[in-house]
Formats: sequence, structure tokens, C-alpha cells
Amino acid sequence: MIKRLHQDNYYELVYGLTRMIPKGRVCTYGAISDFLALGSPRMVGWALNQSHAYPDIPAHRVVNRKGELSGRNHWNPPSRMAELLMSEGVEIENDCVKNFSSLFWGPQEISE
DNA sequence: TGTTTGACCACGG
DNA sequence: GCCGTGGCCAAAC
Repeated sequence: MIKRLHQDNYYELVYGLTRMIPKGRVCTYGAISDFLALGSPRMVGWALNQSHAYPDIPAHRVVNRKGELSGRNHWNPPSRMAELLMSEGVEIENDCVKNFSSLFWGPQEISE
């Protein structure tokens, strides 16, 4: 049910979708770009790179398709990303989301 | 203005 | 399963 977020901006879609990721779940760049049908997963990375300007974007819940915290290097202290995830109950091991397949949250779940 | 570079992914070998 | 390749599209240079 993606309600009209400002669809003028590509970023708003990514941000809006990212905000919908439930606590304790994770999503992937590919899933986001695929659901939005907006080009490439790399753009999601670019969009999230700007997400520092938006305080309420849980960008830590977005990982690559392997469940690896690929973007942690862009976090304030890089360890912050894992800490946020762990504080939500997501287990992190070796910079990877443990039990990633089960914790994965696909955008399809909101399109019902 | 053309080239390079990304918080990536799918595919073929 | 790992590795190299190509594609993707917007910013930065």
C-alpha cells in the first residue's frame, strides 16, 4: 500500500519504502529497486547515501543480497549499523545478518 | 562535455 | 561455490 509519497523524487520512494521496513527485519537493495522498477540497485545505494539528511530513515535495515552490511563503512562509526540492528533483535555475525533468509522483508508484503 | 565511480545484482564459466 | 564480466543510472570530477 505505498501511499503517495512524493513520487516526484526517486529518493522519496526509496526512503518511504525503507521507512516501512518493520523493526527487526531487513531488506536488500535489489528488492527495493526491483519493486520500484527504477533502474538499478546502485541507485538505491546512492539514494541511501543521501539518507543521512533524513534522521528517520532506518538505512541500517538495508543490506546487500548476501545479508552483508555493505554500507557500514558509510556509517558514523561503522560499528553503528550493526549496533542498531542488534538493538532491534537482529543478530549480526561477522558483519552479516544471521538467519538472513528468515529476517528478510520483501516489499511485496506491503503490496497486499 | 566525456569519463569514472558507486552502500549492487544476475549470469556464465 | 568462487571469479570475472556486463549492465544499470545518477552524481562527481
